[in-house]
Amino acid sequence: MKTSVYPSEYFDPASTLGCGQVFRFAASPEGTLVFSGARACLLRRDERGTSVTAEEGDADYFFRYFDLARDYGAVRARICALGIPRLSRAAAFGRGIRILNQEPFETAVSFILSQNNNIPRIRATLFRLCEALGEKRVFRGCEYYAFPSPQKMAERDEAFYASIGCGYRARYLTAVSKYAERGEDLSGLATARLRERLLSLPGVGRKVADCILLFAYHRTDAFPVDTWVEKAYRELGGRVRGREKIAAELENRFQDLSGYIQQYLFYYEREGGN
DNA sequence: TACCAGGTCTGAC
DNA sequence: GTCAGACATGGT
Repeated sequence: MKTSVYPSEYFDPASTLGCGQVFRFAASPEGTLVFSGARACLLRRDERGTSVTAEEGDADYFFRYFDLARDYGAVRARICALGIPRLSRAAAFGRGIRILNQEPFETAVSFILSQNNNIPRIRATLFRLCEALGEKRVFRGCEYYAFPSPQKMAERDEAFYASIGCGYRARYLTAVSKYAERGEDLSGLATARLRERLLSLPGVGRKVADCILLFAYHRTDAFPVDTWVEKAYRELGGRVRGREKIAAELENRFQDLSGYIQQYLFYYEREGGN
């Protein structure tokens, strides 16, 4: 087991996990357990800073997962330099957020389930999915279930996914699992090309594609537009109609800061910071 | 009872 | 190309 400690100012467990980019985590007596694929780690904040504890062999994985090589102070400084008060406030409020590098398949399944759904129910459904199809594991005395492989998921039919509460999204999951089973590596594609590929999957529209781009492939030039972002956009005086066009406008304006701004804004809007 | 939740798809105009 | 409805489900 290995523990690494980082300054908490730009790495806060509550905001990083609470900003809606990830669904599989759970409180434990020691802190918060975070699950990714088949792995688990313990996240904890105290007077020394924020610590990540993982199996020796998973330390590098979680270093990348939490994007710990990046200077988020510099990201925040660039956003504040734009001189837009609401964005500066949002970036200050959510300064402890880090954009995660999650597994693409798990991220795709999670955000396909997210459509027209609420976060508590998305989480509950994902936990049921893992419990039904994932391998049982133990981390620091706690049992958990790995996220199932595409192969494992492709074995099941729509009726199964409906039975665990996926609703009408069941048919999307069977199709996406079969696609992912091929194991194609898309990480080398440019953002626009990669988005095209994601959009070709059933149940993946612009918003879900952009979430996968941002949270799995770290494409911070993507700006997912949902109900909250659209609301903030209007309040900031935006006039364009239609989420896809709003996304295009915001991405054009904020370039590689898009994804960071989106997360700060989303968290700020939802947590009632304004 | 309605309406909403990190939307997407389909079928009119 | 644009737009309204439908879509499963659980919470308020």
